[in-house]
Amino acid sequence: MKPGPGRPRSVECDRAIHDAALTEYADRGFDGMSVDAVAARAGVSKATIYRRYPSKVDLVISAAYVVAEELAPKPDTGALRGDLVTSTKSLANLMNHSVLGRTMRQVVADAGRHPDLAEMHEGFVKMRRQGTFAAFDRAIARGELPPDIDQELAADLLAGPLFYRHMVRRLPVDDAYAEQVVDAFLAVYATVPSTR
Amino acid sequence: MKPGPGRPRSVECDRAIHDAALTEYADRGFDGMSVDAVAARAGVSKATIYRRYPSKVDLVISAAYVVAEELAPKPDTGALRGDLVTSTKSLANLMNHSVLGRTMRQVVADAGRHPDLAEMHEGFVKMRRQGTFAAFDRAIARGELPPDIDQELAADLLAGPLFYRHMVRRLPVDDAYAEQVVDAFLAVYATVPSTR
DNA sequence: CAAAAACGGTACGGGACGGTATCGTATCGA
DNA sequence: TCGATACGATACCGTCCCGTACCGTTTTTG
Repeated sequence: MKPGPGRPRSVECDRAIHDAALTEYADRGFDGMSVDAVAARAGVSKATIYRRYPSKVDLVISAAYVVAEELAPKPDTGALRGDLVTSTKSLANLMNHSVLGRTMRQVVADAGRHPDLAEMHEGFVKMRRQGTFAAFDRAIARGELPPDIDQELAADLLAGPLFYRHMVRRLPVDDAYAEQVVDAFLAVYATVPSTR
Repeated sequence: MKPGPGRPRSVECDRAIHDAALTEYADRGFDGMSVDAVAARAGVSKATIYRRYPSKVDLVISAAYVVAEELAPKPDTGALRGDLVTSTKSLANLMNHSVLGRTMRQVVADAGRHPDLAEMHEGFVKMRRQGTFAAFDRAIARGELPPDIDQELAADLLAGPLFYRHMVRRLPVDDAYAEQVVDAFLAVYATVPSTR
């Protein structure tokens, strides 16, 4: 904003630190990662990190919120199946991402120990769910879904199999699998035959 | 088996060590837990632990296989819905168990770092799935399920929402939720209306 | 009673980590 | 040019941990 006197912070360092922190977190988890390793991977001195963030948890949370900006899909294809397929495939892409996919598995464990990480994780999940609920509302308005469905359960039925396959079974989640899950979901709820 | 000369191992210590190891693992994960903390919680000297297990990973795996004996539900109620409801509720009970529920969240992260833990985890999942597949086969023989269903996907649809709710959303999984998931599953696959 | 093994307690070596501090150099605005 | 700040490198402190070793004591078998 207002660069005071003195040498300004290097944006290359900012990005290198964020990337390295996320990679280290994905590899070793919060307690297992080390700030020294982040500094080494980023090609940066440890003092450069602690000049930006007062502690390790602030570093990780800041890095996570940077990637959150790049996410947030808002699909509106005009039909329920299209909306669900695109949003489900985008979730599958996150899981297949080498860093983010492992990060998801780590945060599930770390959230029980670090309230800051738990809060961040809850925010991500809530953001994703609100997109799903919005798609449900549009489908209800179109008559594609009955208006009294349990949207909480419905969202679980959509996302659950993907997370289960990625985190528990540790198998790849491809687009075909995402479509199969969506079609199973539509078999439960859809009031009109979905076009495919 | 054949107690040679000398003082025999204390079975109370065996059990105390297993319980303490599982609790510490559930609290802090494999890399975060410490053998000293296990010894203190078990009221046992650290030498008593290392006399039994050559390393920390052997301790944890041995403790995990002890609880595995107590699991392994084999429901056969004579009807598909009964089988699925009982096995799904038993999974929900595992998640609600204060130690095992947290253990499940930890092992998802630790399996990426420790092949021994990954192998153990995979064995547990496979054991559970085989019970589900057996229930599917019985249902197919009865005509309750079409014989050509994708059993892998079907098992994911059943277990996925429970794991998602427990691990990602961090909400309790009660029996009513388990039944809702089973009924949604039956709405997809069941060839005859399920009795409820 | 004697040998053998387990036990609690303790100490140690070797290493890793978070966070702080310091030093000389580099890069900005005025 | 000068003051102010960032940077890399390094050292440091206090803490923790795995695994081993040793002590004296206790419990079992023969």
